[in-house]
Amino acid sequence: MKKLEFGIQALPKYCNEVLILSCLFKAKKHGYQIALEIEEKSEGLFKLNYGTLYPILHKLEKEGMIKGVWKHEGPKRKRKYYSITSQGKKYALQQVESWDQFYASLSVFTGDIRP
Amino acid sequence: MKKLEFGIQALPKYCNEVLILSCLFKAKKHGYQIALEIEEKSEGLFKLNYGTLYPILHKLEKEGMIKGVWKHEGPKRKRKYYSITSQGKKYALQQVESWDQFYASLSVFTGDIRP
DNA sequence: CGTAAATATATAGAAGATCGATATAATCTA
DNA sequence: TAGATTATATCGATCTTCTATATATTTACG
Repeated sequence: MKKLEFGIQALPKYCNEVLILSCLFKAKKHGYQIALEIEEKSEGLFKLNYGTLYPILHKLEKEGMIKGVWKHEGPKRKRKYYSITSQGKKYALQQVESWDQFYASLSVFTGDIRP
Repeated sequence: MKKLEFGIQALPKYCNEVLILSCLFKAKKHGYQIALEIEEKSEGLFKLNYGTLYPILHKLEKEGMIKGVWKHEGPKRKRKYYSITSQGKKYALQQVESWDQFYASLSVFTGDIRP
């Protein structure tokens, strides 16, 4: 059986990353847009704090998974739009596979709990 | 849609709890036994550190989810066997449902990543 | 019979991540 | 023009896991 890419302690981290990266697969978006999309798409179940979102965005950018470009919109308003890189796409797909693996493994245990 | 019982940051915590509680559904076991069963049953994917396992066991006992009884085995050897309470069974089932909910919600996002 | 490996429970401190709060500021709406 | 919303960012509190360590019994092997 393939090894899990992340340990139990890193579950939230990779959950947040997958959430963010998935939002960038269809179009480039800025941080606030990503936060709204995650909340709406999950019907309020997932809610990223800005204190969580922005540091992850900066980390993913530094690692080359996403690329951010400042755009001037209006005289003083500027937004940073992020797009996913090919490396980021590969990374995201790998994380999805790890999530499947994780859930399949967890199901071996939860099967004993279900009525 | 029903609200998730745990937030993203609490994923590891509830994962570990479900893992532990599921092991006690069929028979009472002591800590070391639980750790081995989790590692074997998951084929090495899940591995609970003792520094993680024992505090959780103590917490679950304090909360009334499990009940521990010291048993003397041999002249000096004693082991603490834990059994799950009816409250613990209810709690475990609730956690399983939350995991299903969580994974279903996550799948809405991972669907955009899959090729 | 003695030593090493495995069994068994427990805790303290380090490390890492999320969360809530806060700061700052532009833009839209009534 | 005042308040709500949009938008980015960071800091410190908090919580949990992880690593390491302490302690001790029992089994296996030479």
